[in-house]
Amino acid sequence: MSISIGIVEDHSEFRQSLVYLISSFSDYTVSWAYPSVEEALENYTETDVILLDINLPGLSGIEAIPLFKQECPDLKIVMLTILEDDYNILEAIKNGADGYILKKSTPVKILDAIQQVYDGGAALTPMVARQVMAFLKPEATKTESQAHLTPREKEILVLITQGMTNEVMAVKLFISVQTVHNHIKNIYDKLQVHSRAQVVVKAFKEKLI
Amino acid sequence: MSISIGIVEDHSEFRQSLVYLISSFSDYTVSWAYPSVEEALENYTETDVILLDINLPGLSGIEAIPLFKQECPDLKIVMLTILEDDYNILEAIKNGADGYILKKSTPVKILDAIQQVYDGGAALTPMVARQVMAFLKPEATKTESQAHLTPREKEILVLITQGMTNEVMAVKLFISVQTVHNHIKNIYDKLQVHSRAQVVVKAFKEKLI
DNA sequence: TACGCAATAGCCCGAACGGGTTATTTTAAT
DNA sequence: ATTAAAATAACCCGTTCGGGCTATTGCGTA
Repeated sequence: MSISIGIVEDHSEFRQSLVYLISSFSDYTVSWAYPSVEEALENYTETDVILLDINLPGLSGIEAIPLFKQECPDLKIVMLTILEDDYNILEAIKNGADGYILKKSTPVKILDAIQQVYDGGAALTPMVARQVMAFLKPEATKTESQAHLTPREKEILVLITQGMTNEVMAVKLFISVQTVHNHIKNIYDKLQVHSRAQVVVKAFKEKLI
Repeated sequence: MSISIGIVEDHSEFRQSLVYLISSFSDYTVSWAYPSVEEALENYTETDVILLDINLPGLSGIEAIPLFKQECPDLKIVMLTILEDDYNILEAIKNGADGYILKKSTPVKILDAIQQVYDGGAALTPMVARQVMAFLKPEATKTESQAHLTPREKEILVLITQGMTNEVMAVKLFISVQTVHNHIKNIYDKLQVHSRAQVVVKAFKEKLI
């Protein structure tokens, strides 16, 4: 089944281009395309992804993000913009946008962005990514809890919290399953737990993660 | 003039692959490649970009970031990792990394990343970008898709996060293990996970707990 | 140099888990 | 009154996990 897409973009020429571009690939289907948030919400039908212009008459794209998300929380939203300006980037992210790309992006990049957010990732242009990272730098450090875990054990602990099986970890770390098994047993000993579920709980509670 | 690149990666096979890959393009030149931060710093010569493994014997890649940056502030650093784990991402960014990509990335993506940081942008995989964005997002707006779990399912979810086995739960809830089994399977379906460890992670991240 | 620790690897075994399927009863909503 | 959803229960089957072992290699450091 193809990925369904909604579009909100007031510039009719660009809107049509998007529809045309996206429709030309069988993996993607444009379910609807409107020039305003108001019209989109009125005639709303569920889609996998929405391409949302930031500068819109009436409700802005940024204001619209939570409105669409409350219709369907799993919906992914990619913002379209002309400028990579700090303020809008931050606001869009705070409101729950999943991607932030430039209108002048190549068709390939736009389709990539759709695919990336659909796959659960985020889609940012390199410059936007840099600015997003810049916001994070002045953050305070968090409490490095004791945890007598060795580096390797910490590594494996992380993998456990990502739901991996011992075998997958073994492949990923270029070691045998038995070794993974051993590390896990050592982790259990140190944290005094007896199952993965428990170790994950502990990891979160003790902020090892 | 081509972009000069330094590499720090302890896994010799992968290091050689990188050298080979990058050298095969005239736009990029590998100036040096070492298996450890210590050796790299000892024989350091200026480059435009450094590819830096996170998990290294001795000084870790993350600890090395500021050391390289103080040699040359304009230097761009791309972290190489097998994991997209929150902690390392945040630490790397705070220490001044310009990119964060997976070792399993395709050659094209790796070269893209180099080009992007060289051009002044940041290079993040979609999943890393998502996590970086998540750090910026206030908890309040994290309206995570509070799954449609039934009361009984929520109850069992809690018990799972307390590390109980199905049998213990069954006794506690006065139902059979098979029923517990069923509820858990339904929970897995709804949360789209496949193990207790994953369900615990999800429960914490989405504040179902 | 000897000791400890981390990381690696293997073996065995039983218990627990995850996935698929079907079915009955109760409760809630329409 | 009919339907839908939730809770209950069972069966089968293969896989993974957890625990208890031993053992080798390499790296620091006392």
